[in-house]
Amino acid sequence: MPELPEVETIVRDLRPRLHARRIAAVWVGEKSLRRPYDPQWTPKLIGRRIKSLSRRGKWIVLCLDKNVYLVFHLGMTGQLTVVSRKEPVLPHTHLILRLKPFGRDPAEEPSRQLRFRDIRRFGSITFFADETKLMEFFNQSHLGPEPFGLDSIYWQNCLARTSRCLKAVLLDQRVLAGIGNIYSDEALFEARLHPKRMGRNVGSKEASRLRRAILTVLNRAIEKRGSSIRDYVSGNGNRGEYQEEFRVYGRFGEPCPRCGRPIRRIRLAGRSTHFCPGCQRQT
DNA sequence: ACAGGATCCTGGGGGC
DNA sequence: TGCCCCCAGGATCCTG
Repeated sequence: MPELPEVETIVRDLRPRLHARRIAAVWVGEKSLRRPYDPQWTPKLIGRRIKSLSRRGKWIVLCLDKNVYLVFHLGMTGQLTVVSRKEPVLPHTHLILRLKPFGRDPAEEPSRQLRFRDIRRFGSITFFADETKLMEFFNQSHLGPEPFGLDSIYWQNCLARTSRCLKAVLLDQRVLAGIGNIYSDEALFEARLHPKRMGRNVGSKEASRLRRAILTVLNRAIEKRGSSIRDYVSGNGNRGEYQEEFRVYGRFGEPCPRCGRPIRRIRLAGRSTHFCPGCQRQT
């Protein structure tokens, strides 16, 4: 489900709601996620103060005091929200952290909870006992660089040395972290490149066009608070709006907004792939 | 090295 | 109403 813009939106929404909070209690659901929750994590979480919330690719990193971390991946249907404890707990909720204010003004506001919900359970929650372990985790999964600030030489080399098609390269988190099926299609359309084009056949001008297209699409999607097709909600529990701006994704058969030819859908890199046969030539 | 398929899950939609 | 099939924003493992 959520790709970089959705995860970024969630993190931005949740930050102020997690500010000056401490974890007072932990509730864990019965069903296991992609990685099972180890009950030994619970005592290490209780009492911890929330220091920061950040994003790395599609991963959400909750940094706590005593240098411990809780890392979330939302898979396809994951939702991470902070709500009043009075909100009904929806089905498929797998983790609830009860949060307590600390410092002066322990105001009267109802106590909040950080909730992780995931219908399909492709998501995960992982605890790290220190920063080194967290770094090891990202290194072992060979998580690539962030798209923002992507080095153009690195990007050119990634394309130049692969025979894979552009669609597969964009989806590969080891090359670039954060892009998924929606934004790969939208970026390729923006760059006017056919998803089947082989990396090494892409010239340096085209490579830099694609790099800029990725940034354009991601920035615009973040401005629109992500795309909600079905399950995605932001940290406020609200839907995004970028789905209104898709130019190819999910629009097969509809006229291309640039040239009017019908958008096509094919299967590529195991995923449904949308493109305009007029604007994105294979050559 | 890479493509393609299957797998982990639940739920929605379409066809009959 | 029910059943069956296909589809879905991700990641990972296996085969050829």
